[in-house]
Amino acid sequence: MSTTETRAEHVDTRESLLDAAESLFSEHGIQAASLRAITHQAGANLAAVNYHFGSKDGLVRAVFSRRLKPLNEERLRRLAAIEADGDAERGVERVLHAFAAPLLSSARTDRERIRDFARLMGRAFSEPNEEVRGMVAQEFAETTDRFLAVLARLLPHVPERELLWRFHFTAGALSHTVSCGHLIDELSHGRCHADSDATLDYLLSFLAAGLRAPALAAPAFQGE
Amino acid sequence: MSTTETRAEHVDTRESLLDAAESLFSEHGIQAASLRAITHQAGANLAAVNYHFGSKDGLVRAVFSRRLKPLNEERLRRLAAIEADGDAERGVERVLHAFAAPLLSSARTDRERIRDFARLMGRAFSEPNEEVRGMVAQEFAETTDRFLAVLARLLPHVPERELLWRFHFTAGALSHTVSCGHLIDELSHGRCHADSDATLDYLLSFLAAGLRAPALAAPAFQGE
DNA sequence: GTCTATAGGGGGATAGAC
DNA sequence: GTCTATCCCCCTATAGAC
Repeated sequence: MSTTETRAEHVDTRESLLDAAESLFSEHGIQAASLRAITHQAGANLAAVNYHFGSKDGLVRAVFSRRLKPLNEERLRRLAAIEADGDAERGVERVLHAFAAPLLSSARTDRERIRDFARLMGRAFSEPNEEVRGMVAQEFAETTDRFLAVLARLLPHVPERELLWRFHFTAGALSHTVSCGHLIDELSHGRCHADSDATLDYLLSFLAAGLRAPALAAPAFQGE
Repeated sequence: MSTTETRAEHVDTRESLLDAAESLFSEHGIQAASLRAITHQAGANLAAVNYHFGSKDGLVRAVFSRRLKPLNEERLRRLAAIEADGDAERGVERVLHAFAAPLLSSARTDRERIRDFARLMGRAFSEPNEEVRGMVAQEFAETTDRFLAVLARLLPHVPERELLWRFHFTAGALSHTVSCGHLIDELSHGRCHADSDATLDYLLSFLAAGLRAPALAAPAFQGE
């Protein structure tokens, strides 16, 4: 058995740990998922987490950072492609698609591939763990700024502050859809299914209408 | 010291425990809030939780059930008042107000009074603890049915399935607004504030437009 | 790099005095 | 009803052999 072969056999212990953590964090919550359960599911030893990530917190950070940067890069790549097209029809829908599709793909295989992380992301903004929340919010901030700039051009009738709120609501609807799939099954008495192919279309038309709504008449220049 | 006086002094140990639990669950998450911290904040003894609620799970259930029924009764009371008015102007906005205002009141004092519970409710649908999720979803189901029936009359152009999805997105935007207040402060670079008096107005106009949007052209009769 | 073994702490629950 | 004291479990982290 050569050194290379030996290494090859163990190259993805780290990845296995990340996969197991992602899955168990998604299912039980970050706090409730123990390192014992994670290392067991990864087929690794309890001490492996501390060796590779230093601590449970280190593992948590790694689980998020592995996916966050690619997610937001994909969003920005799609946004740039739309901008390059000039202001075509249905600009708002296309921008929303660029934002939501990477988390809520309409291709079933993609959806399953990212399901655990998507559920985790949906809860990340309300995560009690401050470090996680801060990390996600920071990564999210850059993307938000870019999307807001494009939406502001497409929706010149919406004052800046109101657009910020509308984008906040947009993020909320997406988060909820991504992390509370089960709920639609229940509250529709089985008439809707979380993993329906039409979910993304329904979501985009709903959100686009909300973003395009006339601006509020009164407020806007109170002290807030 | 009479028996009555003695009782009077201790009548609200139970309530103190519920208040402390609500506050600490909201701040740290259910799993992360320990009975030791809760009883300490309540000025009660560690054993008090087991005496009054049987277990931590019992306490969790009590924290939710104390507020859930009044919340949904208030929503239904407001909904009934709207229906009694006949189909006046801005019906969708008024229905949404009946749904959202009890959790996201525009009166600052009310908001502070229910803030902890609202944050808890916002996370409840994605709560990893199955029992909590089930309990909240069940209580929520009856309210949902009533609101959906009224919305269906106000929005006859929206097919049933699409309306279910739109209500799901509505619940998501509300949940997020209620549990992730901090986020709007950050991603707006300080230009918006979570506890702004205008939040409810912004939310209602956004959601009403989404609910009123034209129905999707294509799907609707696929196998889903 | 990976393992075993264990330290060290905190958790929920309960028995029994008052 | 409320307290103290304690049981027993599971957790994370680490030391040290391999």
